[in-house]
Amino acid sequence: MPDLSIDVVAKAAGVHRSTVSRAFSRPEAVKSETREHILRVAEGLGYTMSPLAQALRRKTSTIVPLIVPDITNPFFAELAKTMTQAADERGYQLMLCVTNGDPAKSDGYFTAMQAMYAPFGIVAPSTKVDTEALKRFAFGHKVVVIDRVEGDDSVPTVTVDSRKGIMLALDHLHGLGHTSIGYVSGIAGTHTAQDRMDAYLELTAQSGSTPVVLDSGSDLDAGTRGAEHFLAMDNPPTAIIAANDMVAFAVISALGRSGLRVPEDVSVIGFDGLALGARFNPPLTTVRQPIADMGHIAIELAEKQNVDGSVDHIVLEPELLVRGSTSELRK
Amino acid sequence: MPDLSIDVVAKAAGVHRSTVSRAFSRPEAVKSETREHILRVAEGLGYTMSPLAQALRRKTSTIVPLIVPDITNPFFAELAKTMTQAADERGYQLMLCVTNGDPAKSDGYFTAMQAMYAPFGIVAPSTKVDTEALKRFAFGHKVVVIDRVEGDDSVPTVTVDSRKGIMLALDHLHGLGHTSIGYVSGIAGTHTAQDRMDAYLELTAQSGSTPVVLDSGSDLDAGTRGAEHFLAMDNPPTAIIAANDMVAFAVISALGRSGLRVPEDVSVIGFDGLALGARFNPPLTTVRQPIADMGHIAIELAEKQNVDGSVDHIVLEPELLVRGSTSELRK
DNA sequence: TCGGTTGCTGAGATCGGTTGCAATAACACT
DNA sequence: AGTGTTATTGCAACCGATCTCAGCAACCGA
Repeated sequence: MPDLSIDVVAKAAGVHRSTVSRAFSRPEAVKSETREHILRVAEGLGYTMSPLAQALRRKTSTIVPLIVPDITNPFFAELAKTMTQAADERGYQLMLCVTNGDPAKSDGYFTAMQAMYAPFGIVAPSTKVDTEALKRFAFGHKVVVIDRVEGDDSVPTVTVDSRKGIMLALDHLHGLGHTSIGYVSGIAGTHTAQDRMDAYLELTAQSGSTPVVLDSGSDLDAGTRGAEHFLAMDNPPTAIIAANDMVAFAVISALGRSGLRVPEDVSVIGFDGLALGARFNPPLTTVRQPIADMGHIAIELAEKQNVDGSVDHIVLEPELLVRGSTSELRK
Repeated sequence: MPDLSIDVVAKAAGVHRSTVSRAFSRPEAVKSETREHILRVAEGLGYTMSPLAQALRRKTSTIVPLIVPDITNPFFAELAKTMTQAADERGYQLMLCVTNGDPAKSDGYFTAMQAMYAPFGIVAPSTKVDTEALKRFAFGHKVVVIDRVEGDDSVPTVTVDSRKGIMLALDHLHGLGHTSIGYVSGIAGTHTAQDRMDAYLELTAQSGSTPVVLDSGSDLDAGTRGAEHFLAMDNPPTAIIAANDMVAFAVISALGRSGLRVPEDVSVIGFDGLALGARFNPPLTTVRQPIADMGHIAIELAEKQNVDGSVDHIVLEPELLVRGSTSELRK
């Protein structure tokens, strides 16, 4: 394969390199006959432009990093899936970066991406993001965060309304006759996680019941510990809200190992709306986040910021997804 | 941030650009004092080399595509996780490419990666890979496949011993007293999927029982259909082998919805060893694939092929992981 | 017919490195 | 001292595009 560069196409088409360049990158600047001729020749040669060379010269590439703590967590996997697609549709290539919760890695990715002239990046954090730290990196000025951030409006964000989501869960459970409802926090140490918990605390108090936080940890074992706590109680709640689906899975699994059945003995509701939940045993009732929308919106916000400089904060609406892990209270 | 190029470092260090280049890329070619001086100056300026410019000139980059059909499938997610790490350790950056099972997309990724001068790529296919098609792309000569390939030894592969895995599952179930054991195929249309099924058929016949294939589909609903088939049988098997963990989840979920309990009423064993399985209800007994090893080995094979031209076919050993979804047969 | 646009295309510098080759210095040996 | 290495470093072309500037032709109105 004789290396195909812009010059060989130019020669083959009998024009100058710069004309070929324009034919591809700025079509309106070339007489249409010329352009079509060039494109035809290029096509015939099987030529495509080198994204590397373009990026080097233009100082901006089409590769967009998505930084997630753990791709093994289905929430991030679903996010990654929709984002690859959203990116693709707009001509970007998504580069998946997995930090395993290590902020140092995340910094490393930032500088690497900056060196690659990434036009912007998306971060799905596992901790409350420090916008100051973010902005110490030049690249930090061009990221959108999939979480709420505190005190600083200069970073675009996408989130779903945590309070609304918890309210949905609570209302659903109340409707089924449950009045004593426990809560298990979980996994991420994000603002979103905090918000969900706060909403639970506040809304429960408002309805006159006393909140029962079964576990407030933020690691993978929160579900298991929450279940243990539940089992050790004299007067346990009749329903449990899990901060996210993964935790709900763990709770149900741990409960099951101790002989308790869901939803017969306890109702459990999750938060996320993972596709996986539909194949759980029992299928998980949950509050759905519009993950696909989040992905698309994240990219839009990033692009918008890049052109306008505008910084938006989008809050999406969650939605109740009733499946099989909750049922009417029975005495 | 005044653009940091090799020239500003050179000026600051009082040497020529090429010396700076060597100090970084070919340390032994520079007097050690000079090198240390340059490195110190660079460090002080916060300079790092542009991977883009390097790739352009060297005609080889450090970005490695991992092509998977669906990142939402935890098997591929775990693979992606270990591979990002394995890649990282060797100085590559993994670029995740999701095809959604569309071979055309996969072709597109190939040419894109070739344009990016990727040194090689890893493919985890969702269908039997056609090595001929693979090699129509120049890039096809530099890919390692995470599946068996047929009739063509020119492509490095990593797989686990399917027959051994099925044997492990069968032996485990036999040991628990089960003699009538069904099988649900699932999801991927790969050689591996085929091999597992063939092994089941063959080994079952060998042990004198008659195979019961509950579903042989290769889509996400195989588990559900398999369970339906099971429920409709007059004399259903007492245990089920699922071709992979995701299918096992679906089977158990569907069985559960019909009031059947696992493992009390039916034993179910999966194949994959996903971390998720430990948090299923019940925790899933399964045949573990050494996914982490697969990731590392895939990268090693690719590198090896790149230098030697050598093509290896590595077959890894599976391992039985007994958790809670199988139990002694009771009448 | 002539100056002024306007539309296209070519020249050539540039992006940030790499690398073969030449030049110089330093050292060894006869 | 003369000559043949060998170790370092500088020079300049090159990778594959982009983009500013300039040149040229066609077209416009007076």
